[in-house]
Amino acid sequence: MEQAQALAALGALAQETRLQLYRLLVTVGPDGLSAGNIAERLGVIPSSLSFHLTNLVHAGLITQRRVGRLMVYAAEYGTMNALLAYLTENCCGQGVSCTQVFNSAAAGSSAAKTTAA
Amino acid sequence: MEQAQALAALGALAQETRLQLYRLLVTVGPDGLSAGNIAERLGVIPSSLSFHLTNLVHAGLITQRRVGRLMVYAAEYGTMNALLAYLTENCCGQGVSCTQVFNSAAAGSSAAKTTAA
DNA sequence: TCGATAATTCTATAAATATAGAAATATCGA
DNA sequence: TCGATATTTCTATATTTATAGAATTATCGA
Repeated sequence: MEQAQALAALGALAQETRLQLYRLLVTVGPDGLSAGNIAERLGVIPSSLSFHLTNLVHAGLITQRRVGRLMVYAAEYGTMNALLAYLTENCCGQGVSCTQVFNSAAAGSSAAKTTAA
Repeated sequence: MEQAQALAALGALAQETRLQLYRLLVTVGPDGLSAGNIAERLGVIPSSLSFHLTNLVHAGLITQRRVGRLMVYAAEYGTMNALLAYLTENCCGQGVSCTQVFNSAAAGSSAAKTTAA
């Protein structure tokens, strides 16, 4: 991931409505939710929701697809993976004691970054 | 981690100077760097750097300590861990196939190219 | 085709955030 | 104590971002 993409993703998530929205879609999974459904759950007015959805789509954090007259949004996990990697890259000058520092953060499991000493 | 803390951390990282600054400190490790050293490396004027350092400290992403007349800043890994966990929580309605989706992102392995369907 | 539903785009205003120069504070060494 | 160094705080301005109402676009079903 490049800096510009990371900034876009972080900027997208750094706003209350969008953070709630993203986390909602992460919980829901690949099926996603329609804009109307999201608006109802979060209590956001349509034009405002659309503004935030567009922001998240541009940042690559969610995807958009049309289903009839519904627009359905779903979390794009790959982008978050890349962002997490970017934020924790080269911890402590690579491969010292920090190999474990940023592990087990994601889904409760530990990812190994070989090279210990 | 609570929403307010997550928003503070994300907002802190969603700015070019601060993102570069944070990543620099992550690479350097626990010893940290002085404000002057950081200013020189990033090419930021003192008052502006101070503004951004304060923001990162308030977000809990870096720590501050005085060493003589230097102010030394270092990455606070625990906060990033908590943030990563918050962002990937309850993926796909807990415990389905998505338990692995957000793994191996942290330590920077290029092996994970997760494309969620 | 028409009316209804779903959602977006447009526009103006409001609010939050960043920038940089000048002044202030803290520490050091002579 | 004094001058120099390191850094922060203050202040005003510039920039970016968010809000919400009104108008527009797209799809569906009769």
